[in-house]
Amino acid sequence: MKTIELGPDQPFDLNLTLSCGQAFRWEKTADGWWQGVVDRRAVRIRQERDRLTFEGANEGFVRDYFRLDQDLLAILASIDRDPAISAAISECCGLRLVGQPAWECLVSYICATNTNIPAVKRRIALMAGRYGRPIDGPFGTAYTFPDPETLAGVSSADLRDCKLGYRADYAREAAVFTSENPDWAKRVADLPFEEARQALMQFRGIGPKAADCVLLFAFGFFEAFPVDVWIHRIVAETYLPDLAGRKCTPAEYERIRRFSRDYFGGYAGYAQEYLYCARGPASRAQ
DNA sequence: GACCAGGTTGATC
DNA sequence: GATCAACATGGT
Repeated sequence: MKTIELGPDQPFDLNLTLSCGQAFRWEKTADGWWQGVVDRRAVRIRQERDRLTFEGANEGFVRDYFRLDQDLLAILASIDRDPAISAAISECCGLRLVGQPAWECLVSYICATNTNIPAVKRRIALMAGRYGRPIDGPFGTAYTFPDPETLAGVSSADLRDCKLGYRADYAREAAVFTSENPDWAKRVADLPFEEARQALMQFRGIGPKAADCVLLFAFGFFEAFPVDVWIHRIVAETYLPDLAGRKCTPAEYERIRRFSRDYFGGYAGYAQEYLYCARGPASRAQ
């Protein structure tokens, strides 16, 4: 069991960070521990005030994954432009964007279109349980997210059986491509933002919204501003009232993300996640 | 049983 | 380039 003491200038809220819907493989147990699988690690972690206690990973991993060395106060100050975002910041202060493994994040957001978060978590868990590698960890046997080579060998029918529905072929195609191009993530990471975005949208099943999620949650492009139905609602009502009540067409998506990038700045993605997280406690997954 | 959910695709005008 | 139905699934 290891610990990290958070400094007073280092706000972090583990519960908000893991329950806000950015990552799909964490579960909170009844006794207050979060357990999840990241790459080949089965991690168990909890927070009591300024102390993080964890096992299954070293301190370096925990710092990197939760981006504990990122100056969150400075980031929040940079996006704090008006009372609406200010309220979201007050409500969700300590939420951090984690650094997810690219391949798992890509498939996760292929699985996350036109559906809800509990269903996405079920799909990921089913794929891991059936096609991932078993690893011994602090909470018994856990399963890694299946690597591209493995998933490329799974039939569409078997993926549908993991409740992917019509997304099964998209996931399979992504697995085939990434197993044949193992350097794809590094190539995307080295591109400028808009080009990286276009590169991700070459995957079938990855449109503008899913691409922005992967850019933000896996590649650390913090200017990415994913616009889902909730964010569309919030931004339209708060900042672009002429869009309120309308469906999010591609042109409107483009307008919202450009506005938000200009308005909130280079960490617009944090603004997006704080607005999303503060959308209402009733809809927050635990 | 309709409607919604961290949308995207392919066809059509 | 804009619009539209179809898409599998599970929750309310």
